[in-house]
Amino acid sequence: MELAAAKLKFIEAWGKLGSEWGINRTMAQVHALLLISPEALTTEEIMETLSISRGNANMTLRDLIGWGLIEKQHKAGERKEYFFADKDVWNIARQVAKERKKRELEPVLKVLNELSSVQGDDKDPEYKTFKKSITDINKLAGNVDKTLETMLKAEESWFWGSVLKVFK
Amino acid sequence: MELAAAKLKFIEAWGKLGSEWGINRTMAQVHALLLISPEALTTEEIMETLSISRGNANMTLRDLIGWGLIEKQHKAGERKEYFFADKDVWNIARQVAKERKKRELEPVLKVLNELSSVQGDDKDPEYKTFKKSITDINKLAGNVDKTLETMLKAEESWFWGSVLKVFK
DNA sequence: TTAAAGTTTCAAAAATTATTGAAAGTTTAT
DNA sequence: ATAAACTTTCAATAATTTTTGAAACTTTAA
Repeated sequence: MELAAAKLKFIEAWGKLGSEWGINRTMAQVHALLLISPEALTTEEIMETLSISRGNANMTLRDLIGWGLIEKQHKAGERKEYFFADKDVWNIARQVAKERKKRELEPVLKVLNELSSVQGDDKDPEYKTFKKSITDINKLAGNVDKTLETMLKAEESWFWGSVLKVFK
Repeated sequence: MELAAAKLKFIEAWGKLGSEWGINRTMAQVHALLLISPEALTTEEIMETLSISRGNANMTLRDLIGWGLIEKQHKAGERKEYFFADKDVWNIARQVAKERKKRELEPVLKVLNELSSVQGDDKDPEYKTFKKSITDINKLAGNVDKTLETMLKAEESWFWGSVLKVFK
């Protein structure tokens, strides 16, 4: 396969994966494009390569900055803004984990904790079933949360070394 | 908080979490409803409780069965079908991990492997950057895959015991 | 067989989400 | 102060996803 074709295929695959995981396709594609670009790119270049509008490009780039996945760069003597992606895949994974934990996991944990304190009659099957499911989900979510917390602080080699060693 | 209100809140929260993670809101809500129901429910009861149409309920229930999260039950002497959710949260997590691994992770791993074999000139920064990103993502995805694989086979207590022990 | 009870299907409609593009805004240089 | 270069905003539109509901289908019992 040609490099040019391979790049397109990667952008497409990354976009598809993103859209399956609640990240808008265009955002994932822009990220993919920047991930495989040795140089920072301008909005124009991104619009052109992915055939998207200026407005879309601008919003998407802003979101990616918000996720901590790319940064603006300026070149001496130029007005244009350039965008450059962090290429460290472990940083990317941590960044995504951090944001999704904050935006999605934590709000749910908060609700689950509230629901955990609902009182009722242990003889009532409705209450018993509710209570047990909430408690179990809460425990699992707590473990996920702790593991992500560790991941956020860890070096990649240490993290996978530790996790995979256990599973031999 | 009243049990009835708490149930609604749980259904809503579970639906929101689902929709943020690429699972249709109604499907997550039906799952939530069955998770906190001690008894199996009929299509009618589900339609009624969640205010959804028969067609939607039917399709959603079929999908949930496809995900291995609920099962049909029949009561002696009745024509109606009842639906019952597996209440074991670790089973649920494994089942979801299994399906998403198969449907989403594996196809991407396949593409990444193809892309890994693209040849090029190591002096070409375009090629070098592409190669490095693909290789790194491939390694990370491989580790995730291995960990999920272990999770699928493991008992909950063993799995979290092992993972969390490392992180003390 | 027939009809009642129940389930499934799927084209059309509704709801949601993403994208466009042009106008408004900003910054810089002269 | 003006204009050129560039960025941001957002109402309107397009695309996608979800839901509806009625017709078709299936199963069971009389």
